[in-house]
Amino acid sequence: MPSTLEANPPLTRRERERQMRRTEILQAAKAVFAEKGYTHATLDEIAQRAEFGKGTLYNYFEGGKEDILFACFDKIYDDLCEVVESSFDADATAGRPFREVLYHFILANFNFFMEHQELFMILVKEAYRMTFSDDRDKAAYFQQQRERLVGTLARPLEAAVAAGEVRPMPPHALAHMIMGNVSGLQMHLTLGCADDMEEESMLNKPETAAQFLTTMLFDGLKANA
Amino acid sequence: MPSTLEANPPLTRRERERQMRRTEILQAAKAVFAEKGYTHATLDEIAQRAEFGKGTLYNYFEGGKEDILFACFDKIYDDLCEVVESSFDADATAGRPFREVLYHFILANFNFFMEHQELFMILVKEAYRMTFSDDRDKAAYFQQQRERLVGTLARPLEAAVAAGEVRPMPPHALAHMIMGNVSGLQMHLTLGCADDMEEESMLNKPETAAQFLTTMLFDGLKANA
DNA sequence: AGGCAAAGTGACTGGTCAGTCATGTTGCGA
DNA sequence: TCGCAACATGACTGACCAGTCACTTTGCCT
Repeated sequence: MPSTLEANPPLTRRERERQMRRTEILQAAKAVFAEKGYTHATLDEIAQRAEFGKGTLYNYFEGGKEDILFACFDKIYDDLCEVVESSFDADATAGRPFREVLYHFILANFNFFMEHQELFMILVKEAYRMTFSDDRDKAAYFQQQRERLVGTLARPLEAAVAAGEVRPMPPHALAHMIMGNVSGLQMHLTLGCADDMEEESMLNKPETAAQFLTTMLFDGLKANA
Repeated sequence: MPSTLEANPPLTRRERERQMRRTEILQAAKAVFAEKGYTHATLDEIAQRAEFGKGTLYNYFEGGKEDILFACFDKIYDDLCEVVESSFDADATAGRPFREVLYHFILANFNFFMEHQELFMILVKEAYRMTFSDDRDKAAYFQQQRERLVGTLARPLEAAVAAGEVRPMPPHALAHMIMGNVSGLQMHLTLGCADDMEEESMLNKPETAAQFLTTMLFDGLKANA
């Protein structure tokens, strides 16, 4: 048996198999979107990789190419929210200093993205562009998803502010800043940092990168007194 | 007479007019790329806005659509480097505390982007995607341009570290982080923050946003002792 | 005037792909 | 065994658009 939360409601075999096939198409699509970007990805290639005919994609995603892309995004944001939630899980973090919790959160993000670089690629290649799309619906979708993610992080931050562990600032703003910094550094990790010449950069490995970011976020630029 | 640095080398009227027309095409292109994004921008629309026939674009940009896009990027990165350089100009910053210089630098960036939102849009919509393009040349171009920008900021940071005003860290890493935070917050400013519900967010105006970012970058998350 | 080079033009071409649909194929229940 | 509904398929169509080129216009020099 696979493991966690599967088939909790009574699903017929037909329905289960249908789910499986849908997931397979999504897997293929994620890979192609990550490699080529939305525009240069073709349904023919997605279908080929998923080992289906192109027409079949339309049995699973009525809205066609765009529908498939958004299904990918739904999954990505769900996964990201889960990373946030599990990092700030009340039991695991009770009593530990905020700095340490923050470090583990940052590291969890890096590890997640390193294991799913294709997800990170899709976000970088498409989400920013879409957020500023002149199509209102798409822009709204991304603002909502981002809001959900940031909101998930803002809650524990608010608690930390209340506990006097974090500078009193609007938690949403803090959450945005932190997530932005995580993405920024992840970019380095993903690029492999071909541009860090002189030093064996500390930013090449998730652990040291997380250490750097924790220090900068928590302690700031200013030299210690 | 217009004003600064024009026509310093002996240019014939023909050559000057040619430059002018090239610039006009570029202006139109920037607007269209910013609105539609590279993929959905059409040469027909660029030509129309520039009030030229489509064929004429090829007299000025042999490489066609892509050539025009990259000419836009050249200009954008030049302008950005200039913002950095003028903010850390030795004369203007001599003797002032680093925190204050940083604030003015951040504010200068925000003001620049607010006045040229179309440039910011192009960067957000295309540069990230291109940086991870599977076309090596394009990816390399963006890494170089970014390196140039970050390098320009890294120099004064290095000096600040040497002067004991900034935590000893690799200046390149610091520069990346700072530029990343500036972009991140600029995104809010550009979006108009439709999502900041409760509060009359401090992140809606360049000055207060710059204040927030300066505090967070310089002093960090940790609550004051 | 008139001749010519430089610049401008937009209808046309060729390639690309998302989406469709008429035609198979499969497997289940009667 | 048959019949039907669900599902799979990929050749085809229509829209789109970058890039071309044969022709026109402009303006400069003699």
